[in-house]
Amino acid sequence: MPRRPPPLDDFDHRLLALLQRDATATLTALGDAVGLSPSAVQRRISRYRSSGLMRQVAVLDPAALDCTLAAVWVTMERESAQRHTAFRTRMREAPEVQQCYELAGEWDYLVLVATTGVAHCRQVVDRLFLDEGNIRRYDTHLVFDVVKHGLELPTPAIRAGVTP
Amino acid sequence: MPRRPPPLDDFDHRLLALLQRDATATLTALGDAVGLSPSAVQRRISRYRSSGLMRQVAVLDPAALDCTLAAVWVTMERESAQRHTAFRTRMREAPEVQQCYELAGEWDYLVLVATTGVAHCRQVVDRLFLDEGNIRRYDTHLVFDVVKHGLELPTPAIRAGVTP
DNA sequence: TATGAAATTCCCTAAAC
DNA sequence: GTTTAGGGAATTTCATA
Repeated sequence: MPRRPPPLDDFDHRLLALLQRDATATLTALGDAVGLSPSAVQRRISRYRSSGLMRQVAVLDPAALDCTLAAVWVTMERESAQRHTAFRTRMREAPEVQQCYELAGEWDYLVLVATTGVAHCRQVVDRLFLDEGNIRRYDTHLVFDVVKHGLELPTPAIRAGVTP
Repeated sequence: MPRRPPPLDDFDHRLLALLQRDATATLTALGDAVGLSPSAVQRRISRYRSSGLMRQVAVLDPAALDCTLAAVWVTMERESAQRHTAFRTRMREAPEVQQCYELAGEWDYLVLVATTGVAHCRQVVDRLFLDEGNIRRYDTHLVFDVVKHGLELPTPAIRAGVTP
C-alpha cells in the first residue's frame, strides 16, 4: 500500500543518510545517532517503507561473483511516445537490466546490464536492442572494472557531512 | 574483517537472489523459501557479510527526493597507470559519485553523479572533470527520468527464474 | 500529531548435538 | 546442518505535550 511520501525534516534526512550506508543498524543505534527514541525511529522507518520512499536490499560485490557488466547507450528511431513506453517496459521486465535512465541530448537512454559472462551479455544485448525496429543506434561498452558501486542519493545531511 | 569469499552452492545463490530483492526478510522466511533452518541461513548470511560479498543498504527513490542525476563518460589524456589511480581515488572519495566503471573502448570511464539540482551538478562535474589536467574529454548527460533502478546481480538462481 | 517509556512478541545469535 | 535456549531487538500500547 504505497502512500504518498510525507515531507521530510532534519531527522529524516539524517536517518536516511545513515540507512543508505548501513541498513543493519539497530533502532537504538540510529536513535542515539540522531537524538530520537527507538520508537520514533521505528515509526519514521515504517513510514519510509510504506510510502515507497525506501526499500532495503542486499548489494553484492560484482568482483566476487565475477559477473560481466556492460553500459549501453541507445538512441530511438523516432520520437514516438508509444515506442518509448514499450521500450521502457521491456527494460523494466528484463532481469539482466540493472538500471535504465532516460537522458538529455544525443543519446536517449543509458542502460546498465549485468550478465554472467560475455557470451550471455552479447545474447542479452542482441535480444534487447538489435532485434528491435525502433532503435536507431546503440553502443555497447563492456565494463573492465568497477571503481565505485552504490545508489546513495544526496540528502541535506550528507551535504552537511555526516560521513564518518 | 573481510575474509576471502568461499565458493557458493545452490542454497547461497537462492538466498542471495532473495536478499537482493528484500533484505528485511526474516531468517525463518528465508529458510522456508530455500529449505534450510534459520540457523543455517544465519551462518551463511554472516559469512556473506564478513567476507565482504554482501552489504545491506537502504535504496531511496530518486523521484521522491527530486535529485538530479547525470551520467558522464570520460576519456583520460594518457594511458598512465598513476593518473588512473589518482582519478579512481577521486571518484571513490567524492560523495556525489554514485558509481564509476572503467570501460572497454573509446571511453575510459562511465561515472554516475547524484546531486541536489542542476546547479550543484554543474559545480560537481566541473570540480571532478574540468579542473583536472589528465582528462582529455568528457560528456555530461543529464538524466531526464529513471526507468529502472537497482544493483541486482545475476545468480544461477535468478537465471533459473526465482522471480515472483 | 508525534513523542518517549514500558511491555510484549518475535527474531537473531550462539550454544550444543 | 538441525535443535535448543538465551539475550536482544522490533513492534505495540499507552500516557503525554
